Amino acid sequence: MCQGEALTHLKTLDECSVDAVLTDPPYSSGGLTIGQRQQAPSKKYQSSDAQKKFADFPGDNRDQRSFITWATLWLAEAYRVTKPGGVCMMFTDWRQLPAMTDALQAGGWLWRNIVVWDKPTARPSKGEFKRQCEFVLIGSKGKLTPATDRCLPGVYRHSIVASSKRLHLTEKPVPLLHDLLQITPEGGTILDPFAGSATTAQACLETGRQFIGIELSQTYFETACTRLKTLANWTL
Amino acid sequence: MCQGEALTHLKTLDECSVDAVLTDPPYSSGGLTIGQRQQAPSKKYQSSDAQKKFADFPGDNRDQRSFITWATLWLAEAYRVTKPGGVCMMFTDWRQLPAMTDALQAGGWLWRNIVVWDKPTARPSKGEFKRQCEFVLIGSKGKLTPATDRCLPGVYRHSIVASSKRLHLTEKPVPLLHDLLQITPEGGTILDPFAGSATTAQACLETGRQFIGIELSQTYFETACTRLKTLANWTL
DNA sequence: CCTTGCGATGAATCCATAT
DNA sequence: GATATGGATTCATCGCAAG
Repeated sequence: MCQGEALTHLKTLDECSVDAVLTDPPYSSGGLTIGQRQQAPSKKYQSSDAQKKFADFPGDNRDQRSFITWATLWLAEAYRVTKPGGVCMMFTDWRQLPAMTDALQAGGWLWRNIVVWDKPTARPSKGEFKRQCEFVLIGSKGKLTPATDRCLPGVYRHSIVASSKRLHLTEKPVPLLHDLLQITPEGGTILDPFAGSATTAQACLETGRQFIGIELSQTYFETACTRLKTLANWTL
Repeated sequence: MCQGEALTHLKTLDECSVDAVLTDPPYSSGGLTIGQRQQAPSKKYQSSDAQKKFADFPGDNRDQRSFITWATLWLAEAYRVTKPGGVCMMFTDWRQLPAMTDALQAGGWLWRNIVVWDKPTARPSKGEFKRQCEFVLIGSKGKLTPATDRCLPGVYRHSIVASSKRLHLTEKPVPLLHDLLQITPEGGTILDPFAGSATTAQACLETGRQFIGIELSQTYFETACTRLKTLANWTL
């Protein structure tokens, strides 16, 4: 783990030095108007009755054009850092999905698939289909080097982490990350340029994989370090 | 039901005359090269171990640019024909999803959601995530007019129709269409510009809705008429 | 009528070979 | 070289027959 801006720090990493990228970048989503997007994430994403308990995270208030440009830049750097045949897994929501497939491919990755995360506990809305999924875009650096003989599912069903147990507003469930890591080689190195509270790091350590994480926010960087110190096998 | 080209026939329909659009257009997917796209759908999409049994359907060999242009044109016409507050539901696969969200919005629709159809029997591939979903893009003509008080799911799991019982290569399961029709008003009129073998029509009749269908292929138009004649309440 | 078992299949994809 | 064609591959699920 290190603290810093993703793009800047990625440039310092060696070419072809990681086996896979697994990350949950800021979505810059939610909000149809400029005004709504300029709100802090904790206001934008939380229901009004929930109290504000998460620190705001940076990089979530770009407009769509600069968002795609910025995503392309860091995806291209992540591409450089990844070994040939390696895989990139990137979370996105329904609204940003088309923009993120553009950025993924513009960054050099071969877009291979959309994996679905089904959140059964998503909020219902009357007279509408529930927005109950997030999506994981799958890319590879050239031809995919299979890291397992298994056939992996394309849909994963895991409940959202309870708000009381979460360290980050958009924290992903560890079992989901375990599932996604199945496509990466055992003992391999996983890169997460938006490490947040280091949930991906935890999943990596629990499944015997190395982890390189970058987090911009000082607050979350410290949260991440605290989390990781409670796990074995961890060195800064 | 009537036989004809979708765009041409849509222009003859009255403005604001239908409550919703539910359709499964050709995907123009599968195939990175010109040659592969020129293949007939039955070759492109069927496994070589299955014998050829379905008539090919037209309109599945456009390149991406003209595909988006064409989709925008018929989506714009469908928009004109739909009542304000009405909904558009359109099937797509993972590869064409970003292009179709562009076309949907370019056609005037407000893009609201991605609904997931989870096909449990999708073909596996070793060392990769299964491509096990198709997607339904949801749009509305302006602010959505709710047609029900219920909260509808965002993920539907239905098996594909057995090959021996299918009338069309890409036929969708009737129960899935029942589910999707829940968002439309009871007794309302549903438009399907790519009616195929009229599975959507069947679901409409079974749930007490009116149906307007267009199908280009003479073969499938006749198949559709045969199917509908076996159902009650049907008039041409 | 319910359970078990067997065989067939999938809106592919990859790769080698042929043109 | 670039493009077109053909064959092999993968397993959870479903349909159907048998028990």
